[in-house]
This record gives sequence, C-alpha cells and structure tokens, in this order.
Amino acid sequence: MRVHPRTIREQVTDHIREQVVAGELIPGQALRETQFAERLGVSRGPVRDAFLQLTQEGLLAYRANRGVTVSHPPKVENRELIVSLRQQIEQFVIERGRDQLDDTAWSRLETSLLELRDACDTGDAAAVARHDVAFHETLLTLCRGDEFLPIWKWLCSRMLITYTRLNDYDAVHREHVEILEAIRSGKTSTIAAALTANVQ
Amino acid sequence: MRVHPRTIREQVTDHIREQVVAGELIPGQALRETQFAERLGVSRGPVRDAFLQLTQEGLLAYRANRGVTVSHPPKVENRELIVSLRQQIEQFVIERGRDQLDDTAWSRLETSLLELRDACDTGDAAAVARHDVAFHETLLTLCRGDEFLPIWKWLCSRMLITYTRLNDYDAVHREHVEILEAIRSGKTSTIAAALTANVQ
DNA sequence: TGGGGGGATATTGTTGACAATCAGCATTTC
DNA sequence: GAAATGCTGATTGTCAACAATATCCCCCCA
Repeated sequence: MRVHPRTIREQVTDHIREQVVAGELIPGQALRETQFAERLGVSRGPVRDAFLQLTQEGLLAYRANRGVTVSHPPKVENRELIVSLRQQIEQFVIERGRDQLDDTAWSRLETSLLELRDACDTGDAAAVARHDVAFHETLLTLCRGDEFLPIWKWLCSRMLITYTRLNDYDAVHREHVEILEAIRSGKTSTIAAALTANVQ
Repeated sequence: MRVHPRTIREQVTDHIREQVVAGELIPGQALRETQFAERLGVSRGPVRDAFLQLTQEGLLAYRANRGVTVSHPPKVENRELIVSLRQQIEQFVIERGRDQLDDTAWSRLETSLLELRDACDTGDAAAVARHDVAFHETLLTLCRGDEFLPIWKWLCSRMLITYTRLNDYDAVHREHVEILEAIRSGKTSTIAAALTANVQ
C-alpha cells in the first residue's frame, strides 16, 4: 500500500514515539542505543538517528556522551502556552486554507474521521491518540499549512506526554465531527470554538 | 575556555547553520553529505546527524534518498504568525521568570549585551545575527524557559532565513538595551512593547 | 524526431568495528 | 576519615566499507 517504503530510521522513530506517547517508557528513563538496536534487529545507526529526531520533537532529552532519557511532561504553568500556541496555529492555517479544500480533500477528511471513530469504538487508547493527531495533521496539510508541521508536531508531542483526556472516547469523536462542521459553516468564531473545545 | 568540548556533530551543525543564515547557501540548493564531510575533514556520520538536526530546525528540507536542500523562506502570509508566536513565547517566559533573575543572571545579560554591541560596532552581519539570537536565548534560559527553547529556535531559524533588518546596527543594539530596561521596570506593557519592537 | 527502456553513475541508507568519553568504585594520600 | 587519583566497565561518538536507491544520459525503436 505504501508507495515510498519507509526507511528503517522512520520505522524506529515511529516505534519509539508510540511507546513514549503510550506511556510504556516513563519520563526520566534512560534509553540505550544498543538495547533498541538489538530489540528491533537493526544496527545502532538508525536508532541513533531516531533518538536525535525525537529529541528535536521534544519527546527525548539528550546529554552529550550520556545518551537520551524520556522527557518529563511540560510544567503545568507552561502547558497553558503550549495549548494556546497549537490552537493558534490550527486556527490560522484553517482560516486561510479552508477555501482550497476540494472534494477529494473533504473525502480524505471524512476517511480520517471514520478511522478515528473506529479507534474510539474499539477503545484502543493508543490508536485513538494516533488517529486524533493524524486527523489534525491531515487537516493542516490540506489547508496548505505544511510549513508549520514541525513546530505543530512538537507542540502535539509535548501535549501527548500526558494525554489523559481519553476517558470519554465518544466525546473525542464528536469534537472532531464538530470541527469539520464548523469549517463547512465557514464562520470563524464557530471554528475557533470547535478547536478550543478539542485542543486542550 | 569552553567547558564542554563540543562534539564534531555540534561543530558541523553550527557551521552549516551559520552558512545558511548568512545566505551563503541559497534556498533550494542541494547539500551533499560527501561534500561537507570532505570540506570539514570529517566522516559522513556527523554531517548526516547535522543535516537531520537542521532539518528539524527548519533550515533544511529532507526527502528520503534524495538528501537535503536549503529551506525556502516562509511564505509572507505565514511570517506574520511565526513572528507572533515567537513574541508570545518570549513574553510569556519573561513575564513568569523575571522575578528569578538574580545578580549573576543580570551580569550575564549585560555581558551578552556587550558582545552584541561589539558585533554591531564592527558591522559584522553574521556576528550581529549570532549575538542577537544568543541574547534572547540567554534571557529565555535565565527566566526558566528552557522548555520552549526547541520550538523558539525553530521560529528564530525560520525568521533568520530572510534576516534583512540589519541596516541599522545601532537600532539593533538599542532595542536590546530597551528590552532589559523594560524587564527591570517590571511593567508588563513596557516589556511587551520592547519585544514587539525588536522581534519582527 | 520523439518517447520509452536500460544501464552507468552519483548519492543516500545501513552496518559493524574502533576510538573517545563518562559514571562508579577502589586505592592512595594527607 | 575525607579528598584526590587512577582503574574499569559500559555507553556514546566517529569512521570507512558495503548495500540500496534515485538520477541522468544514451541508445533503441516506432
């Protein structure tokens, strides 16, 4: 299915990222290059690359010659700004790009929404988180907001380290439905409200 | 002098970053791992690491199996948000951390300011840019804003790709003096004004 | 003459080996 | 007994060789 066969580095990166987001690797824990290389059956090179990338994403913390550890969650007083910045990016991009959403774009969004619904139905927390992020990423990309993707991902990652809003899966899905409806309505204030409700 | 002997990767990263910021490498230009490895007398490993890191910083763009190219400047319509986000981060961090500035912190800021003044006096554009960023970074760090440093650096880097405000070096220095004075005054609105004037 | 195949070349992706560095511990010294 | 010094095992940092992949150019053919 995948056109471009992903590099090993990308696979390793995704694997570790999911483990961190899922809480299987706890903050402060040291990650050894050798350990992951052996476990995943690859050499240390790609693992090292993945560590470096995830450090830039804010999920891992790096100290020279001492390897990486899992990042601690953002301080509570900083979380407020992180959420606000992410909201602003999404709002800004959607505001300017929603006119360019054609039929194929809308169908891709609907598909992404369905995948999220499936994840919510099955109650797989990791899958919900993954498809939640994927939906927003698709939305940003389709609204020509690619340029902000790196910084947006950083903000998302930081938020996901303590992703505890997963009590009510039904609400998660509903919020995203409302985001799409808000965009369809075209009213700026409605979009802002839908985003504010969901992104927190 | 330097306490932590920097790794080769860090040296390579800084070297390439300065070349990009200085405009010696033009947007769209392809960078070859071998080329930099030979020129700097190191192997491809650290160069590869540097490419990956600079990609995350937004200075280089990466495509699998095709290497990296120098990023194009942000679209004009997006620059507005980039500047705004950076201003908000600095304002937020300073607002909450300025109470914790002790005497040694102030002296470090003054030192940083003097270095900026020297750079402005000699008229070395690259040095001005470097010390400009360094001043803000010092300020953020001292105000306990380390957590936002990665995202802040990304925003800075994107702004620096088209750093053309260097006509009036005297103004650059003066603006930073005013930032420190504003922080000393402790008035939120004054700080915001000083930052708005400088960060753009 | 224009377009599609196919191989040569250049470049990136991955690997395993070796060197450099660090934290911890035993030993020495005062 | 406390601080400084020198081992030691583990871990990261760097390197050069090999494999995989994309790009380019030439040739062939319609």
